[in-house]
Order: sequence, then C-alpha cells, then structure tokens
Amino acid sequence: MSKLVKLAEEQIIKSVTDAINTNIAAGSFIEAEIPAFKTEIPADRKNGDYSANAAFMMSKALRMPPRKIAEGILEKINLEGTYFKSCEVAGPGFINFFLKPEFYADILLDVEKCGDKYGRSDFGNGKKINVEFVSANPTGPMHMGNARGGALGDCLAAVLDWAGYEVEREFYVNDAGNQIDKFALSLDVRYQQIINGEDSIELPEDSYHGDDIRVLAQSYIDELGTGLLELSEADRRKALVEYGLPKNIATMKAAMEKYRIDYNTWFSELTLHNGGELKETIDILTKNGYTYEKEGALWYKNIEVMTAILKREGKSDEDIEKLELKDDVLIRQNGNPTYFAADIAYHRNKLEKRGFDKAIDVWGADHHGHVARMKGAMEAVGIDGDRLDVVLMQLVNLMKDGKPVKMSKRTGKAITLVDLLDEVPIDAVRFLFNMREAGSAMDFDLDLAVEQSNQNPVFYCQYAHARICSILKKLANEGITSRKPLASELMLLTSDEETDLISHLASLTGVIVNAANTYDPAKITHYATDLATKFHRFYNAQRVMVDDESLMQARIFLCVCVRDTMRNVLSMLKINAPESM
RNA sequence: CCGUCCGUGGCGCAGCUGGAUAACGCAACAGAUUCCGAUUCUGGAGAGCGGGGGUUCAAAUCCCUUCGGGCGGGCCA
Repeated sequence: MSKLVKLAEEQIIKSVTDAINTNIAAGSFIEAEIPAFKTEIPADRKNGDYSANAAFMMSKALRMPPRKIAEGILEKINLEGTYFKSCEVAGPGFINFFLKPEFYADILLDVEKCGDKYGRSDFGNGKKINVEFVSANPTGPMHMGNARGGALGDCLAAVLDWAGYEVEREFYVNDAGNQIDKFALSLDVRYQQIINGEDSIELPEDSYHGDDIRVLAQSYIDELGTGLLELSEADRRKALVEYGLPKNIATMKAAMEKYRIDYNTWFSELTLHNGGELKETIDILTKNGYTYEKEGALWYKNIEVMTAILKREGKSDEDIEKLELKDDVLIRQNGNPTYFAADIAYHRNKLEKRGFDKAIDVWGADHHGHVARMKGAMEAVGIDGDRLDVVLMQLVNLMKDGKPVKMSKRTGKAITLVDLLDEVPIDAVRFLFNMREAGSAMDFDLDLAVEQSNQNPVFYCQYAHARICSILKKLANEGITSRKPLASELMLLTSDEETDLISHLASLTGVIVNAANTYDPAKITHYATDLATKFHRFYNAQRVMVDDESLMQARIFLCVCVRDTMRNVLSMLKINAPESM
C-alpha cells in the first residue's frame, strides 16, 4: 500500500474507533469490545472514496441495528486533521468517507518524488525468495508450456521484487539422470544411422525421435567426424552427450536472453549427484527413518509422511484412505537415483544450504501430483514444507484464425518457444501470457499478438504512454514550459475523470503487494490496461491547454505522473514503453 | 474411482482476505472529438454469477452437495 493510502485508511479506523469510544463514554452505546473492522473502496464512487463496515461488525455486540450504530458514530466523529472532508451514513449502515483534494495532490507529488521507484514497497521485508521457472529439459526444444512459464515466472519474480522481497531467478538444468541416458542413446543411434545408413540400427520406441537429435548428430559429424564408431558404446555416448548437452543448454540460454529473462543461477542437477549432496540427502531420510529397501530398490515412506501431515491438518482416516497414497522409489534397482530423489536434494539445497526463506516453483499443471509429495519430503528432511510453494499453470492453446494450431506451418513440427519468439514481438508475448492467472487454461491468439491495434492490450498500454509523450512534446513545441505545480494548484484537479485517475495511481503499490501475495502477475497487466483506459477517458474529457495557468500546469503534471507510472509498470514486466509508435 | 483446477451477458474475461444497482473488452446500435497521434472517448441494450442446499445483517465470493470440462494418479520427468 502506498504510504498515503495506508495513512488515509488508518485515519478512518482511528476516527471511527474514537467515535465509538465517545459514544460508549456518553452512554449511547453499551460497553463492548471494538472488533477489527475494515475500510474499502466502494464499487460506486457515489458511495464515497472509502467506506467502513464498523457498524455491521458491532451490531451484535451493541445489540443495535447497524444503521443506528452508524448514525451514532457519525454524530460523534471528528475528521479534523485527516484527508477526509466529510462522511455520511448510507444504505443499511455503511459509513462513507469523502476525500479532500489535498489527498490527490499529495499522491501526485508522491509519484513524482518516488520517480522510477514509485510502486515499490518494503512489504516483503527483504525476505529471500528463489523463483525457479522454465527449467526445460536440455534434451530437446522448449515448448509452449515453457513459454508461458518463462513470462509468468519472470514477471512473478519482478512483482515480488517490487513488493520488497529479495528475489533470485533460477533455472534448474536437468543434466543428469534417466533422460540424459535416453538423450545419449538417441544421439548414438542417429549418429550411427547417418554414417551407416538408416537401416543399420533402430531407434527404440521410448527414446527421443525429434528432428533436433538428428541435427545434433549431424553437426557432430560435420565438426568432429566419424571417429566415435571405433570407441566403446559407453565412450561414444559420453562424447556425444558432452558435445550435445552444452549445445542445447547454450540454445536455451540464448532463447531466455532473447525473452529478456536474466537468471541469477543456472543450477546443474549433475552437481547434486557429483558433489555428494544427493547421497547426503538420502542419508538424512534414512537417518530420520523414512526409507526402506524392497526388491533391490530404496524406497521413500511417502505414505507415512503424508499420513502424518494430513492428520495434523485434521483429515480423517477415511479421507486419507481414499487418497491411495503410495511410496516412492529413491534409488532404482539399477542403482540410479530417481528424479524425485534429486529433486528433494535440490530443494533442500535451496532452502537449507543457500538459505532462501522461500522457494517458489513454477510447474505445469500436469505435475500437480508431485506438489504435496515434495512438500512432505521437505518435512522428512527437516524443513518446513510451507517454505516451498508451487505455482501450477494450465495449458496454453495456440490459436490462429480462431482455431487451435498445434504444428508450425514452416517446419511441420510442434511450435517451439524459439518459433514463437521469432514470430511474435517479445513485448506481446510477455504481456499476453500474463493476462490470465496461472491456474486457468488460456488461448494465445497469434493474430492478436502481432496486431498493432487497440484490440491488442499491450499495444493499447504502449499507445497510451506514447500518446502522453507526444502530448508533452507538443506542449513544449508550443512554448509552454511545464513546472512542478504547488499542492494548491494540484487541488484544482477535481473532476471525476481526474480523481478517478489519481486514485488509480494511488492504488499501484497495493496492487503489486496483492499480486505478490497471490503469486499473480496478471493483476499487473490488468492494472496497466485500466491505467490506459482511465487516462484516455481523462484526456478526452478535460482540456490540458487552458487559460488558467495553474490548472494547466496541474494537468500537465498529472500527465507526467501517468506516463511515469505506466513506464514503471511496463518496465517491471520488462516491456518497452515507447515514446512514439 | 480418487485428487486437483476451472465453470460469470453471444464471445473473451475481472471481481472471489463476504458488503450497497456484478466491472471491462469484443461483436451490434446510437453519438462525440474548437489540445496530441480516430491505434481515442461517450451512451443505451445485454448476465444475477453451472444447479441445489447451508452459514451470515449481507454470498459471484465461505461450507456441503450435484452437474459439466481440463489435468493428474510411472523404478518418466
């Protein structure tokens, strides 16, 4: 919450509380505890700028109808020294408050004073948060899920940053485990096929059949030749992986960079295996009594852990029974650790070794079965499971001409993240993927994304910014020099369009904090479109170039504040705010 | 079967830490625009929030139930 907004709300709470106490002292209310009531902004501005629901909350305790209580409060309320000029009782017992122009003036001065920091707050108290997102498998191209995850994760991290958390962005590179073996095998087969002919060896069903594998094998041959055929299978595969994996990772890094995502850490899964941390984690699980051996594999007692947690949460035996919990393998019969085992070690690394207060993972909704288990596993290694939060995001459907598209026309293959970034402006991709909350499936309209019109919400926001820049330029050309107005001049901004616009500016910090609390950057894109709408509405209704110099300067200043706020919001999302379009 | 997410005007969606006539965009209709860049703005029409029950002074928001849809229930990740 902006400091001023918070102050105004506190003033209401204090005035109302005082008024209730005065009533109690005067005997018009019976002695009663004053409950925590709240202030809110009424949907309809006719009902004031703020309203308080204290009368409803006290109805039972005071044994009076809310309306009567509200009237009693109103009679004794003292608004002296506050941002409010008046209040009234309305409806069944609301107490509605009306702001003085002073408040709006102070908001604008605050916007100007904070500059490119306007919107930031210390709500998060510098708590350290690790946001891990995309984390695509380095065995093949990135897909639409990764694209949404990238925009969502990066903007979520930005929102948390603005809300006062200390944020790091992280990409977990799955450069170990089963899928790497599969990658090696697939490369090996393609390598041999290219040299010895397609029929020389067959690619097993459950390996990677994508074209990218063949391309990688070919490029190995082009660069380093066919000498691997003379090596043992193991050595050959090792060489191919050592060639192909860095190449794929480099491709992912390049794509992320193009996507304007700047990771603090690219965390290698392999380091967990090699550095002994994986073994250490499994040992802790064993020490804590959460493992057992069966059929040559090492198992994790998921049933036991989850049952304890669910009971603690008040679930009945029956409910738990219905979940059909299962134990999980940590180390396979063949001696290889599972992904799950590595993931426990990984999250322990974040929360314990590296000391993040919180880890947030952005996962596709198809992983949701993994969430509770992972939190449980944290408890099993002695970490509070609530320190791990998972944002699950639903699928994206690419749409063109109103119809879903699965395959790229050019390549005939599934559309990859790289394809998308080639075809659609980054600004549009980042904005549009953040138009919906993570939990709802969304359509991504390819036609809309490239469209330069008001239908396209990114364009609409950028246009508003450019338009203001253009207005200011025009004023300068006409010889009008803008200056910082006095607060008394800013109080001339009293029209509905103006106060509504300024209120929206005032709400930014609160919106960001709310977005941070709900892990929902979509609230920011909504804020931006609303800001654009409210600006256009203002500009259409009120003239900037007027004879009254004070009023003109006040309106120019308002334009500047809107421009700067829009720029802040867009820059938070790493979207350009062009001065002309 | 179990779990989970979603279900708001013709379409797309906001609101969901409960509050006063359910917001906005598209499409359609009627208008405005003596300051920038009509890629703008205004107005009327259109839903009572999938259905049912409950809690409450107050429910789209909370609880239960039911229907419909997405996703999941691997020694895959």
